[in-house]
Amino acid sequence: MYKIISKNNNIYIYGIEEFDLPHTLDCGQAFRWSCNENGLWSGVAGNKFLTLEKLDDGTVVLYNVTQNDFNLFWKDYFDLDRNYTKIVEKLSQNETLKAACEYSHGIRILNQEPFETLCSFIISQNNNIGRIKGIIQRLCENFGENKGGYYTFPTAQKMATLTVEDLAPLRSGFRAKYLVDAAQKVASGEVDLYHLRYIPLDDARNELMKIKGVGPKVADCALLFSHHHDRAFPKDVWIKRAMDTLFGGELPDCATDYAGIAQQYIFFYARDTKLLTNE
DNA sequence: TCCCAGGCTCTCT
DNA sequence: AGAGAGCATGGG
Repeated sequence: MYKIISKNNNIYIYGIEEFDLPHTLDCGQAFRWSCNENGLWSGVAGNKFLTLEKLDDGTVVLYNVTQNDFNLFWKDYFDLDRNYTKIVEKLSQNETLKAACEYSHGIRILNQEPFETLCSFIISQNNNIGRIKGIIQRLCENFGENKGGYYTFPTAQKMATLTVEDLAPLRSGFRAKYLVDAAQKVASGEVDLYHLRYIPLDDARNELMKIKGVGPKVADCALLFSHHHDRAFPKDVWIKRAMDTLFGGELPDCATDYAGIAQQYIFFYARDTKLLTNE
């Protein structure tokens, strides 16, 4: 268990296990974090700007964060109250998964804002991570709120007023029409994002797939990264390769309860090492 | 120049 | 229900 100290308007997190900043913030689950040359990470989440770093002794420091903001937002965002040591232990019952866990150590599943996450993974389809980040940045700069130095992610209500032509500056290609449809269905209430975490995974997936451009993979990313559905298992090209070459098509039983978390470790392992394409 | 990227839709069997 | 082309854009 970790310990929190609030000092000089900063939050110090002592003794946190399995929390690697580059792995967590740059593993392809979130697209608005970046690192400077001093190892300081900055990003925007939940309409808040945050800078953080990990010190040599393992302490994680969140700068300019009140105790209240930490308790009400960042603690859940970084999934701090989940015991990843225990989960990794469980997954490591399988040797291949153990190797993936070791390579991808310290990845935590972020609990992100549902509409932002949905749009981000609509944009992600048939796309690469660098370009996904650029499109999202332009989306925020053009249609988000300027908070003085950073931009929020636009709301569904705001985006529902826009047309495909309005979204041209994003250079998001064929995905623009999907973003418009998502915004309209969320803003109108036809798709209620905020109850998806409380209903069964299959029902939640079907609900999201009412939106044009949302198939099983995009839906599962949204459910895993913003709706606490730990068993959602997004199957992208990398995971399909990994399932075929490393696991013979099926996840081992020890991964059932935390399939989504296992997925993220496998994704990072497979993509980062490229071992699957070179051999 | 071609290929690929955290896929999905549409069409044709 | 299953396979395959097409889709916007940009980096390697």
